[in-house]
Amino acid sequence: MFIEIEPDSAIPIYLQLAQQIMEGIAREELAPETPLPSVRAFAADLSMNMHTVNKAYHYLEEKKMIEIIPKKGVFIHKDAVRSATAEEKIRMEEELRPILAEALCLQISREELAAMIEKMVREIREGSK
Amino acid sequence: MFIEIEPDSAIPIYLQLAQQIMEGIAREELAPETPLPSVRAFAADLSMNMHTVNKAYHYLEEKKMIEIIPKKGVFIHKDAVRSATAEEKIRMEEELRPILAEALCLQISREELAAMIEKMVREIREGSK
DNA sequence: CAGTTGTTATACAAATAATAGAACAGATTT
DNA sequence: AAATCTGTTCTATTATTTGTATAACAACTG
Repeated sequence: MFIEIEPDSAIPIYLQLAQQIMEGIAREELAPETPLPSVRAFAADLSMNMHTVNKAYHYLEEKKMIEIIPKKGVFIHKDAVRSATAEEKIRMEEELRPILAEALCLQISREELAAMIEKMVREIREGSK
Repeated sequence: MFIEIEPDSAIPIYLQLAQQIMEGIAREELAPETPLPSVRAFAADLSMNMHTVNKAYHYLEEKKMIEIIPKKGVFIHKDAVRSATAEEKIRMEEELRPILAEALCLQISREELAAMIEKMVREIREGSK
């Protein structure tokens, strides 16, 4: 799994890490039950602090995307790929909202928006940047 | 224009304000050239600090959604409703990316995603929460 | 002239982000 | 059994972001 962190991004590095792991799950490169590196090993590999990796892990655990088993290790959640709950859909809608408001101002048509989404889904699936 | 700020939200209040103004533009309640309240008046109205409103204004100015004319006032940008540039589309795609990764994990179908988008667009257009 | 405008400067408090080192207790490996 | 590895917890420090607070400036408006 290739992780690429941009230190100067406006997005905190713990979030970048969490998002890229989630992309790995989405593209099924990281299947359920797959073990993730230990916080120390991952931190060393990515040249960051153990606590930063730990924060990314707990962010993903909160989203039920990974399972943290103390003293054992961290694994992709058994139900990482699942049907969204009503609550999860509402949260997603709220995240979409400001982006859609901007899209309306910028006169992005439904067709073009659909095309942008297809493009990004393809990139996630391919693991390309 | 009704603005509702949630002080305990994870989203900074200056961003909440900026996003709700952008929604007002998207729903054409705030037409180009329309004046916005002064930083002081708006801050008093929303019970927040002048600098916080100022920060929201500059965020929107950066996005070319409003025009700040020193010593005169703040107005909805003449071209607030316009065709997106290539750069603007790329930024929007990058914002969509982590949401789509989660949507893939949560097995949101293209049809359901389209329905969610239609729902949020409708809510923005209606100005409902 | 008085009031309003966005701007700038300084200051402060709180929260967040990131790093650092150490220790703990349970699991695994040798 | 000993050594190693695991996530956890604790304390600490630094830097940045967020939000509030005052004050003053210069230009525009009534």
